[in-house]
Amino acid sequence: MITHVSRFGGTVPRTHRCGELGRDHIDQTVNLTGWVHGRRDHGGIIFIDLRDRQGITQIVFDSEEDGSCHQQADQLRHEYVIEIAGRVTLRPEGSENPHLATGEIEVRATTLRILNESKPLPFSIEDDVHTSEPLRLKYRYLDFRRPRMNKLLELRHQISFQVRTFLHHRDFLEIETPILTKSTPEGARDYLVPSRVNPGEFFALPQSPQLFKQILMVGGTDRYFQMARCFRDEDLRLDRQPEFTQIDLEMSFIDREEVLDLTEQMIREVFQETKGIDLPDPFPRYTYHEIVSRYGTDKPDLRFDLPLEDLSTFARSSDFKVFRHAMESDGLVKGLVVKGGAEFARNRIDNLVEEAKSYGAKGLAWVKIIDDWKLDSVIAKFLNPIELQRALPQAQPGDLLLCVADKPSVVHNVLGRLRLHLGTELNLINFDRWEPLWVVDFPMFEYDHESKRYVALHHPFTSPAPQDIPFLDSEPLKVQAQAYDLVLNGFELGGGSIRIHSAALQQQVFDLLGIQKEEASKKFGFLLEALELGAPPHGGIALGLDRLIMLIGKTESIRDVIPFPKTQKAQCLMTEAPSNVSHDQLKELHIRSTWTPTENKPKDEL
RNA sequence: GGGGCCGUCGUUCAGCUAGGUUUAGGACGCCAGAUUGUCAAUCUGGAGGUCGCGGGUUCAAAUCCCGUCGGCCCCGCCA
Repeated sequence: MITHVSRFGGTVPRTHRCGELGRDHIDQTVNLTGWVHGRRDHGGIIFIDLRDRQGITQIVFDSEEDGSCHQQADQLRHEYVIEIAGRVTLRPEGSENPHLATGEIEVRATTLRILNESKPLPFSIEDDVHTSEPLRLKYRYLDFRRPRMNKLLELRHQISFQVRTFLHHRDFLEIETPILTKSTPEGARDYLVPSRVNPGEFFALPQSPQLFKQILMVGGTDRYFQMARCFRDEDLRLDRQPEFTQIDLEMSFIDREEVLDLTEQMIREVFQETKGIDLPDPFPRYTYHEIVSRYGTDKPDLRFDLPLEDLSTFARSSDFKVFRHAMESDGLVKGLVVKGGAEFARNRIDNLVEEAKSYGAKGLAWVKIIDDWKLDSVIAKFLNPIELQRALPQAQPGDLLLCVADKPSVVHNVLGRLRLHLGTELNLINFDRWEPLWVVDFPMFEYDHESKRYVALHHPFTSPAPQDIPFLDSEPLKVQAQAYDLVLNGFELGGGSIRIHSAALQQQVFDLLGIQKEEASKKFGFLLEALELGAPPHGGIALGLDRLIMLIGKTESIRDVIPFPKTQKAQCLMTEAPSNVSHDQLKELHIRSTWTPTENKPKDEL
């Protein structure tokens, strides 16, 4: 083999990576490349921790062994990029480093080449040195040098790879769908892209490849998947970014069971292969109605219990006007029993009341259950302790009861959030637990009082349960959808449905949603036509890849697992996107900005 | 659009709610020197700050007030 030394700026090929050397390599001459992670200068001897993606190896520059090389090493600083050649030796007895994978050996350098220098960094590469997120985002490449972030990038790859392998072995085809596509009504705000060639017209970035994957099914593709980038122009949260990745899949000639079964297998395999975690088989399954009435939300965190207790019967016969009134106007009364909560100080309870109000409750009734089931509460005189005890068989003296009386949606929303709040505040969550679950039997529609129309709970292409189709016209709110959600530890991991494959039924659902024939044909004409040209029954699911990695990687935010995420204001701190464009660029696109920069004035002057 | 927390040398944190003792301090990093077995190396010395920005109160503001910008968490929005 000829070694090319004349390559421009050429480096000698490295023979090993910094994480792999050990006892087996003793006495071998090796070439390593990497970054100077640390430097310990003892005068006659200099130690360098050389780092690459795989790990760290200690390099020794000894003045007695190689004077010129040692002298050169004096220039080395943090994060210099270097190449060394040297001999692998066992470390002297007593100087092994058990914290390092390569801690038994060291490389005694005979050649040093500085490939690049580095200015002092804006922040430390060490994992355990806290750094503000804006800095990490601005210098994302430095953030990636940190072992923790590096591991997360690797985890992301492993999970995607596992998913691809799993689906490949089950006859799925990975197929790309357009990023420049058509604006979809319903759902989130679209990101728009003006068309230069078609003045006044716009592409939209896909909120999901929903329609394309259905079209692929009509095309006989049978099984499709894609690591699909999706775009939604909505405000950000710790688990929400404007662009994110879904494991998107669709299958023909299947029923709900097959989708759930395949998805479960895939998720179980991913957890097993990446972290050796065993998830339950099968995942527990709850109906939408069950889960909302028990936990107040359709994505409950089941790592702790604290269920909502139904107090409706008790409330109806109580003397408390608020309770009775709620029951008489189609409302509900439910509560949370907080173990040991009777000891809470008044201002702690006041905080909970404020918390509840901020979630939309008119108030939060609280009752301390004290010795012998005496009740300590401002509303105690309206409540019969014996009947309350009957309504709450699992409650005991020492507990605190928190109740909300209101419309069912308010009761569930408030208590669901309060449950989460208490779970965190009282440290009820066991962070070693994994609690996946399916939510099934969603209602097909909700009535939106503001716009005075029915809206799809899932999306307008979801098939109603066959036995409910006759009720579509008469009682739409009773119709159940063939939709399902996968929830893990309180996060919605994904959702899907069996789709409508009949053009007539699709039209009927559009009618119900108030989407006019004309509008439907303009927006989804291609789908409606496809449904008339031999569309097979089909269905699928989409899983949030970023959320999945976030959970498996046990990170605090989705931003840690998205390589280049955006801030809460949807900006990229590294590239400083979005930014102004020139007038000429806009003109070419036939658009003009209506934005006029305003001077910062105090509010009362505006 | 709304609520909350945060912003102090390159980094991280203290000081702020008792306005003056601060010439704004510690640790890490940086620079120079010493140092042959360290791995958070050590020792000596040194440099380094528009206290996010603007305005106000005051004899005096990092500290109090108002506004504003930015980051994070949440509501709305979003599946």
